[in-house]
Amino acid sequence: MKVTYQLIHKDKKTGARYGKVVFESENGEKQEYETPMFMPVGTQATVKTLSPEQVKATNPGIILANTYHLWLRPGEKIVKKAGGLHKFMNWNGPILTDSGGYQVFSLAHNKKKDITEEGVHFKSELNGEKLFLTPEKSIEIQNALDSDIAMSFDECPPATADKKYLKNSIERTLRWAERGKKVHKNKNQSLFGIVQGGPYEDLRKWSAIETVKLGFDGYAVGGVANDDEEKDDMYKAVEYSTPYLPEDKVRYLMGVGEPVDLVECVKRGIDIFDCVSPTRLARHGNALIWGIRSINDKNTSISDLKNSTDGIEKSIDAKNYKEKRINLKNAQFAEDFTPIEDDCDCYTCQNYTKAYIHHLIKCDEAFGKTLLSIHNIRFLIRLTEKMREAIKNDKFEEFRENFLKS
RNA sequence: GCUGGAGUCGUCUAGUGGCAAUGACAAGAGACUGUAAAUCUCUCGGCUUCGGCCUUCGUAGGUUCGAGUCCUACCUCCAGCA
Repeated sequence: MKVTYQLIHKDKKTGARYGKVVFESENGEKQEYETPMFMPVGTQATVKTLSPEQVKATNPGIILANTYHLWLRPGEKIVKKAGGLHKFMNWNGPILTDSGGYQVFSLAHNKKKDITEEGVHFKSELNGEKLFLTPEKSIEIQNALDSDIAMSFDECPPATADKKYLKNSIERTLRWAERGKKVHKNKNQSLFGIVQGGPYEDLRKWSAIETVKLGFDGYAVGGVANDDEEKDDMYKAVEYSTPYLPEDKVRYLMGVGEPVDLVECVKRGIDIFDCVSPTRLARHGNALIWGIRSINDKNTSISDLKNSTDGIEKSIDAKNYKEKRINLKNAQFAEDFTPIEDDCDCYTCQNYTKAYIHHLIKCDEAFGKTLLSIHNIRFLIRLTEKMREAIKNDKFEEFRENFLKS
């Protein structure tokens, strides 16, 4: 389905956006979803440990799948034979496919990739096979997968990349975007461009303007939250990109993130997020809970640290703050017969106690991971729902400050 | 009763004269941001001013500079024979 974006309301004080993404198929079928939105990640055509019904119950909009992984297994031809990704994985909501661009970054370790102008040479982690992914190939695969939104094949450079490297990388990513656009043939699929440029204002601006010139159905901000990038740099990357993106197109911040990042980046004009963290944390026994904490202290919120800086703005831009969470593996929950969060409306919190989940996680039972994944995904989606309400009422800044103090 | 074998960290286990002692599991904790991630890291006898100190391999003696390792006795368990 093709996507368009409707900006419905901008928060008066911050400029945070409330809007809608509208998906329309060739035969006129329509689906609408509100933004800000969080997309659960289903890399291998499944949100790990969840059935489509369970994902649906968290009230998501779009979900994400990955070109690189599906190319390797089972192969786009099989997905096409199955009738496309929606049918294959039994998901009738919209799907966005990442291009494999992130794997250009994540498989960099152990020298399993080599970037050239033509494309990227990978060494398959599955069997050592030599692979070559190009912008054209990525788009062709995504066309065959028949996702609703395809992403341009970009290079996601490491946080350590210097300006000179980034400049070359951006230029190449622009050429790749253009090449991908040329071969994009699926009329029932939208194509998004990706802005790069690290934390540098001039590079982000340049990348954004040039990407917009090429003309896409939506725009993503990429190359963020890699390695140990400081939050400050992430927020800068967003701040320096969004002013140059068209108001009537949706903006997607790739790979983010933590609750605090969602709030900070909605403030800076982002509409859509995705992140593996809620499901990965869940599989490792962690549940998200409301608020943020100091990186050094699980239970200290920013309001407890007034002496460290002169204002909230400075504090949360520091790298020292993270999402608040509890680790259900911890022995302290063995006899805790209360839900993860009293006021959470998710299936897990409505029906199960911390003691039970603790038990399941200790026994390495799959259902424990499922219950925590449901809670964590619903947690982030609930956060976006609250942000929508706040924006509609022009109270986003108030909402944000309350969140940071919690 | 006789003969043989065995007793080491919560459990199983390595160890044949230099050892606070191997590995696995269990346990305790931490990391995770477009998923090579149901993975990875750390701790796991006690104390510590982090340099060490103390106490440990069934029990009690002995040999030795030095013993979980060798010797003696005892205790417990297992197997075979009575």
